[in-house]
Amino acid sequence: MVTPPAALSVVRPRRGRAADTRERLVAAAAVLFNRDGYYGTDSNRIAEEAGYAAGTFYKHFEDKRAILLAAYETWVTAEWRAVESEMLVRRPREAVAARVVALVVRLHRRWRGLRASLMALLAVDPHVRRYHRAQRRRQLELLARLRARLGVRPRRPEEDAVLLFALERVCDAIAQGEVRDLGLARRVVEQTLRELVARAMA
Amino acid sequence: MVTPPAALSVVRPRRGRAADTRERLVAAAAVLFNRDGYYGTDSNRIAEEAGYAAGTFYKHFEDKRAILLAAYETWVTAEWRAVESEMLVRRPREAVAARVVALVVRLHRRWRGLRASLMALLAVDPHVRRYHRAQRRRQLELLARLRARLGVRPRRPEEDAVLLFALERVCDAIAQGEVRDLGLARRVVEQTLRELVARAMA
Amino acid sequence: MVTPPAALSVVRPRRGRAADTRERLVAAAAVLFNRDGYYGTDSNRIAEEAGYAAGTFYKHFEDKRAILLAAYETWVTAEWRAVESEMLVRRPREAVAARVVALVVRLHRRWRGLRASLMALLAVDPHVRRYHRAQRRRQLELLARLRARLGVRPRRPEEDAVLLFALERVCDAIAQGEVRDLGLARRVVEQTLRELVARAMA
Amino acid sequence: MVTPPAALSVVRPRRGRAADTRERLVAAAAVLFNRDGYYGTDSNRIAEEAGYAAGTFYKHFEDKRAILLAAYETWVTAEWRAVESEMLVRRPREAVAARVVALVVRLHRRWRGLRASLMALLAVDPHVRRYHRAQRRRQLELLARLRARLGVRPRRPEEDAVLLFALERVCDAIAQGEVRDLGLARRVVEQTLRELVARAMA
DNA sequence: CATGAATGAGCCTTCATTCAT
DNA sequence: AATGAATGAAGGCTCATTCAT
Repeated sequence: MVTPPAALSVVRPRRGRAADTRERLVAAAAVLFNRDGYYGTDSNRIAEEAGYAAGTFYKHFEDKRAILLAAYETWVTAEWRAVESEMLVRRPREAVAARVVALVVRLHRRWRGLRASLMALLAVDPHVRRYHRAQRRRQLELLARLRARLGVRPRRPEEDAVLLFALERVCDAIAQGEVRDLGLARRVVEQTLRELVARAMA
Repeated sequence: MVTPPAALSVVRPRRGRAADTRERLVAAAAVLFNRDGYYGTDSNRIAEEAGYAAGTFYKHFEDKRAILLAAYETWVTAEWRAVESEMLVRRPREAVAARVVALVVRLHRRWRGLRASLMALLAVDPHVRRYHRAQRRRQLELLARLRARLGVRPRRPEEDAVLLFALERVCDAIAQGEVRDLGLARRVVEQTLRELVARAMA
Repeated sequence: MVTPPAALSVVRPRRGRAADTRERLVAAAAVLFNRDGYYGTDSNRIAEEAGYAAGTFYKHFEDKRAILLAAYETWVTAEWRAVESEMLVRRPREAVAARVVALVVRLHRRWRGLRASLMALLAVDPHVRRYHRAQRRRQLELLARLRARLGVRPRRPEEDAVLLFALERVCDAIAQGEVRDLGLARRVVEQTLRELVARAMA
Repeated sequence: MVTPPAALSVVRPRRGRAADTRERLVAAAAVLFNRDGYYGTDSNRIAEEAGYAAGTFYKHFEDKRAILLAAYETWVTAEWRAVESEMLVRRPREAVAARVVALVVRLHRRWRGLRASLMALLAVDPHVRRYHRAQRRRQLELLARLRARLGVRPRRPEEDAVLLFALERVCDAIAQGEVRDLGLARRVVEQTLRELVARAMA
């Protein structure tokens, strides 16, 4: 709704590079999905928010679902790049675990609505499901690779998966205010998480 | 479109007790939400499936969201009644944990779509959020009560909450086929869960 | 476009019988398709013209195509009922042929746009094609029955079909002004038609 | 979406002669209209299929309708050139009639979708109508000229027109599978046509 | 001559909800 | 208590066309 001052408004070359346009659309979509949810966002609005006309959207994405996946991909990639670099820092296990937990919580808070949008489709759309599985598999592989590089003894992938699920879910609970609404101490919850993560790095 | 022969069709008194009608609507809604998701189900269809006309729906529920909550409430209540009775059985901790995990997995599988429907709204609808928080609080209280009755030393509620979140999330992963799609051994995943639960009962 | 005076306007019971509504929609659709063509008519407009809201349309017809077929069916049925009754009148062959030609020309003129709409879809939509073939088959059967009743010697169906095609096409040419635009004498063209028809009745 | 390897793709000079570009566009349009119909074909697609960018289309044609007319003109011209040369062959009337009918049926089959596209616009677009009338007039003139050259006694133009209409319509019926779908013997239908044509040459 | 990104009006369709009966 | 015809706002998507490069 906030229209930027006309003079400075979305500087968009009438004829830009397709990749830039796509990027702007994805950025706008991420913000809107995050704020209003998948079903609360419409494709015309995304285009408008990015500074384009309705039709432009469909020159760059097959449909609304496709841009959700694109936005989600951007965020997953960013999250795991960040996690990776945190874990490779040379510090005591506990310190690393603490930083990783803090990082993941922060990102889940920032993008809780986007994550929720993805999950709303997940249950209902096979295409989204396939896409999501692929992401998850990559995460598990990354985790295994990280452990190898850190010289930690290998674990069964099932244990890693359970860790990922738990971490993710608890971070969502914090991000969505569930922890707060239940009158729980976020500090304690995060402490529990840190222990889970540290244990996995031993 | 195909109207079944009147004689065999859903037996429904033209004017029944309000409570019965409500119940039939909730049952139909649970099935449809579970199969097609919240946004894939329309209120007219729910009425039809229950054997009523479109208008009847709104005589019994304020809106579509309300019947989702009603359907969800039914399932949560059933699940926790079952969990409670499992946990009160006099058996070794490990056996109880195993049965509880099996039970929860089974119920999550059966109603995965309904759970997913609820979660899709959760992120977007404050009313649903409030409702859901209340359910969760009741669960935590029940857990504390159960532990007291079993003579287990008390824990911090934060730890219980993390347990609940993890249990729930992993059960969803099994229920939605995520575990299978990742090529993980469900048996191992459940084993990990059983250990988590057993530890919480010590 | 012509809005009838509000007081007398489309008398439509807020809650009418479904069949009446359907009929009104079909009537409006026939007029609009006839005037603006299939692709020049939109479903919201049809509903509006019939005195209903946009959504009502889709309670009565699966899609826009369906109402075209319904409108067409109405007209085909009317045309052939009229042809039938003309042909059963006891008169000299030539007189009957003359009246039939006049009748068909008149109806084709009145509904040229509707016919053209149907034909535009015919080439492109297999569903419409199937529907149209069925109509045509019925016409051929009717023709054979009529000839039997009139005591005329039977003909090969191929000859009847060619007659039908020719009759139809020439009537379209008159109806769409092609004959006039080519500077041809409509009277002479119709005379040629009458001879074709009369010959088929001998 | 699949871009063919550059080397094998439509060989097209980045800057060719305008006439060549136009010709390529028309050829592509003819194929697409023929296959998908006028309303099923979009102008961007035509350009793409011809190996050009969307904008190029509008450098060569005022609008979409214009290229339909161009494509149609190409086909009409080809058809009548062929008919003309068939009719000037020195053979018995019956043999000529047979060859002409075979020829016209073949061309109508090949281009049935293009013809149908033209006809879909005919009813709705005055410009197309004017254009089409002009073509038709030329046909009638050609027919009269042919008869003169063959030394056949003149006929009223109305009779020729009726012949043309009938011939055209029956050929369309064969081309569009109507004859087959009605269970009629194409051979018999064509025989009937041949007689019509032969009679006109007497 | 050619490009191709961008436009934007507009269409078909859906669906939660109402209300006269 | 139940009906079911009707509503109407809204949203996903298309496509003929333009124009800066």
